[in-house]
Amino acid sequence: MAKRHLSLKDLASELNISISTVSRALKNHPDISPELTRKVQELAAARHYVPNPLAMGLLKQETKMIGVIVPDLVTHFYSSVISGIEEYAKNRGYFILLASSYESMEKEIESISNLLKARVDGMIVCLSKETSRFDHFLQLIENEIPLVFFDRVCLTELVPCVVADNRNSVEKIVSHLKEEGFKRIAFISGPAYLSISQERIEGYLSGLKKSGLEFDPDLLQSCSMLTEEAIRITDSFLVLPNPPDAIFAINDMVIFTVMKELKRRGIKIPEDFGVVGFADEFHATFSSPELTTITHPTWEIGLKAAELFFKKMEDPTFAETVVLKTTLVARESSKKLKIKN
Amino acid sequence: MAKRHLSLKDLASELNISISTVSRALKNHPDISPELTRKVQELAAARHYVPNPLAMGLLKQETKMIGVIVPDLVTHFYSSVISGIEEYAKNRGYFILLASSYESMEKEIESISNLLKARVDGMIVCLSKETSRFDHFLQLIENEIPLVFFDRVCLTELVPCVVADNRNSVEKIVSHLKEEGFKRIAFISGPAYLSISQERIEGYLSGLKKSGLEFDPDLLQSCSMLTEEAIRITDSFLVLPNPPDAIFAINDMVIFTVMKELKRRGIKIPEDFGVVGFADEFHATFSSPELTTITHPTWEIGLKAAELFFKKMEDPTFAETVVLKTTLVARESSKKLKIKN
DNA sequence: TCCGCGTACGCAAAGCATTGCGGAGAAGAA
DNA sequence: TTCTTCTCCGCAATGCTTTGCGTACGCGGA
Repeated sequence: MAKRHLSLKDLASELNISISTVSRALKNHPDISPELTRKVQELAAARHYVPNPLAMGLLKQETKMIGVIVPDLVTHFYSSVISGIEEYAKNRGYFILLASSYESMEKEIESISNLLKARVDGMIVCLSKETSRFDHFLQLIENEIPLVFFDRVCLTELVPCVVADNRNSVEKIVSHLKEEGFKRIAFISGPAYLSISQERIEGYLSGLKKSGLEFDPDLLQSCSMLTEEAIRITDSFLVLPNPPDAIFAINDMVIFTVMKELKRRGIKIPEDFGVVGFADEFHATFSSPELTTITHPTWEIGLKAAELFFKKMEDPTFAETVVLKTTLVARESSKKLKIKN
Repeated sequence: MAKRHLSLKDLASELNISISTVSRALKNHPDISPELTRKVQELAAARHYVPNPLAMGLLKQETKMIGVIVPDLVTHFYSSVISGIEEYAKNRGYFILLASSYESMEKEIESISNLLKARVDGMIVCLSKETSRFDHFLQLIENEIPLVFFDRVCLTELVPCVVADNRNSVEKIVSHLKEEGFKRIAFISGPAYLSISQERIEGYLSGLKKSGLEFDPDLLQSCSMLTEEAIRITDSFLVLPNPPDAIFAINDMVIFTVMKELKRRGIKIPEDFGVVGFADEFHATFSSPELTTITHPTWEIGLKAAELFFKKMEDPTFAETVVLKTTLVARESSKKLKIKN
């Protein structure tokens, strides 16, 4: 119902000159006399003329829109990354078109199709937890549509990626727990085909080795990231003949569920059990006890992903993977030693 | 760098027919013979032809995009509402263009301008906490650009709005705390010009009256929603000659800050102090003690806002305000009586 | 044989901005 | 006076789709 927007034609007819002259005057083309240029620019400013992006898009074959697909919007990690992407994109005059995969590969494919219909210039994606095949992304690559992955990645030879230093993060967790006096460290990982699961498991194994702890397969479990399964796995750890005395998990949802289950069973954190998560500041500091956690530079992941996106636009062969450092913030949930003192 | 997209022209030349014939065949126009229609549709399907939305937009003067402006993305409440909006919009073939005001009126105005440049068909907005003047929205209304507000609203005579039942919510909180045995109930509200602040203060006053508690101005404070101020106000309550024994606050950020400050000072919740928030499920259940809270139907707010948006598109005079019911979920943080038993 | 009508399709304009090229007009030179 | 040249601006095509209107062809009836 909105009124028709102002166009070059309107300005042209108001000044009794041609559309092309208006267009040129607005970009200070030397062919247009200074006086006329001034007059046109003044009128355009007064009327708040803005070029029609649809027309520009049609002409330039670009929409200045970036499709962003995340597993969900409500998880702090993703919304924070999106904020970062948006910030960078905005400064380059680009907009973000948002789509959720709801952790479903089917919806992920559907989202790609939707974004393609909207003619986005490219996409920035975090894989759904179900995504074990990558045909849909290969198709994008074949069509030379710029693509960037973050966090959960794949096809790293072809696609620029932004990831946290997962391996090192987990090593930090293991060595921290070891130093705090925990000896049997359990890890609840995610689906096996996810890059973050694989890297963190590697870090778990190498971390154990470095810390001189031995690996017990019983203490490493994959989790679909559902609440019920997190509870089930936690319980299964507790009934082990030789149960763990510390635990960390792949995301905040899982680790908070674990904490809740431990508390429900009267197990004291950190006295009886050390707990560490991959979580965001907000959650970690408001939990009780405050959660020791690896913090991702979420905002920076978003900025970097956007930056890589624009690089990829300029250079289709670009496919660098940027690894961002994480920080282990030691809080109460892992402070066994301090408590003992 | 993406390849040129497939157009009607491509299909037409491949079949040696005119563009208009292809266009008509695709929409089963009776002028086109059944065989040709079939041939065209088969080719279009094989080539995955999708009409160019830019061309359509140019023609129809619409972009099928809705601008959404929220104070920030990382707050669960907003991201959840956005999810709801996105869901509804997607099913109607619309996309969402996201913009953050970062709680700043200046950025809010800038976002509106940006979205206008992108030629969104309309906007769904939650006011920034700074927004005390509404000229920028009046301008949208003058230009007949469909607009819907949610949560923090204004100009309700002109604009459809979706809000939670704030007054009733607060009455529920007050009566709940009263029943649990708390007698001096403090409230940390938000900036005075925000609709949610006003309505909740009204609910606070009427709730006190209904519960037979008297109003003490010392126990009602406005807060800019910054951590430092939440701490300052909490402290100021505690040094009152006649301090409160319960508290609730306008959002989860504030209430968790309050809880943390209370705990830091060794005050026991809920034994010494009852605490209630306006917060989301996730945070509330993972805090310790678990937080008694008013839960907003966030997803539904988003769905409803989108629904009203489409109504507003059809009927420019439409300006209904929809009030959604909230629920008080009683958890540990307010269970004084249970503890005593 | 010719008219009329229906069938099945093509032309072109509109929506908007950009840009190569052509052209009108003026001023200077011969 | 006439030709050249430069300045300054307009025409038209391009990108893509929709749709009113025009048209070619075929067939039946007179």
